Amino acid sequence: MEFSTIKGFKDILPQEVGSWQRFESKARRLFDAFGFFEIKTPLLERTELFSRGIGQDTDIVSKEMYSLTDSKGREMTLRPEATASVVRAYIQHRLYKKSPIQKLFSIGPMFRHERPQKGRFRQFHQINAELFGDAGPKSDADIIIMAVHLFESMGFSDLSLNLNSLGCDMCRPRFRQELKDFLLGKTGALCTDCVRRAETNPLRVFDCKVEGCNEVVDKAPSILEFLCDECRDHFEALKSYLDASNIPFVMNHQLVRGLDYYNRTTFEIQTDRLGAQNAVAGGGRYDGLVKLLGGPDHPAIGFAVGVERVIALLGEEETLESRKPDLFIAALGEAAGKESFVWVSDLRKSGLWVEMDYGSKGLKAQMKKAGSLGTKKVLIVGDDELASGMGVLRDMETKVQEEVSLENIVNKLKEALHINER
RNA sequence: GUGGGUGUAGCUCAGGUGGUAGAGCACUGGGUUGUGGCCCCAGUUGUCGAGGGUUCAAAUCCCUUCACUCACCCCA
Repeated sequence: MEFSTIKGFKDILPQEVGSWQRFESKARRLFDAFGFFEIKTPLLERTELFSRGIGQDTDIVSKEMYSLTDSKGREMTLRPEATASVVRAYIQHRLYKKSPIQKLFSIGPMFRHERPQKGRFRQFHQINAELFGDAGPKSDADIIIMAVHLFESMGFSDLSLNLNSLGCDMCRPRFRQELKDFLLGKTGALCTDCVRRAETNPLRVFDCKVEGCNEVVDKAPSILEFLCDECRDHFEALKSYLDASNIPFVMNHQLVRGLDYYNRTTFEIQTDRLGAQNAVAGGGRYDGLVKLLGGPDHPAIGFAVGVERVIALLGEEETLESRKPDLFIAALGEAAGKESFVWVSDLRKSGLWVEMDYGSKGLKAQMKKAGSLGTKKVLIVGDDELASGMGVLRDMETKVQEEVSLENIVNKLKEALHINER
């Protein structure tokens, strides 16, 4: 039988790896400038880390985790998100003792057993950033600005930053109750899912896309009107920092996020070019999570970027692989073929990309191959040239050919081609 | 888990009312002996997603199944 990837898992083929690397290196450079350090955590963790961290009642934990039992009966889970793991590492290694503020980022695959569709896979990749140890709104602004810069650096201009505040343990319960009462008074206009949600998790109704529900939701009370003074001040300060930094944003009081750990600031960077999946990045503050997972009572805020979604937004021309060999050696005859073979590996050792044909094709075929590879220069050596000590170097763009002495040819080519690089 | 759409050469796709397969691109060779991208000519490639059924005959009709895909749900 022929094997293929399992559902929701994808090969990332050579022609698209280039865009992945470009995006990652842009992110790394930007994170460096913001003082973030990379951390790598395991793909497999104790299931309880996620069920406690993300929340037992969330969709992720209740139905989307890849869980398994090891030979000693312990429950393990392939990470469905990164934050819980990073928080675990923060606590386990007492990172907060090294410095009161820790700024970390990580890059890697996540696993969620959902039905795949456009922009949604079972194994997908995230770039995550987390800032621990500061509760002030400047940190919120920092994190958000960093995310915005990341997308700007990739040349996206049609994304929108959505902002909301979910309040805190002091003010959210009151809003929740208010919203619940409001929704239960309108059950006739809601879809059956939302009638259920009104009871179990009223904030989720904001996510519903059914038209009737949208109308109801538009008239629903806004969390922003229920924020306590502290939360309101915090949020207003954040907005003023964003304004001062010329970061445009839209208020979206319907932006609720599916992980229980969020409080106060939440945000999403959205696109309308990805079908039903409109978030390319999302995050928020999670001041209670470190303590919840057994650590000190330290505040934190972070975000995650969906790498596949970013790549999908890239235009075709940006995705195409465009590496071209520096040199092609077209050898004719056995002696020239052997000599050239040695030159090729010498040149490669110096970092140049050099190709030749290992068969014994005619010159025409070799030129054709050099042409289709997009090679910049071709060195032609037949047994004649070998005897006379003079080879032919052709520039494929200008079609200009010059005679070159084959003496010390490798060093001469290294010099010429490396200079060409710069 | 629930719907809709699609499954034919490596890729993109044609194949009204059933008669065992084509085009473009790609690839290989050639257009006289050692020179690419254009053009011209020739050639290679398929268990027509899989299994079963109807029929003298099915890629084409029926059933089953699988895969992919989009949407619900949820999120990055």
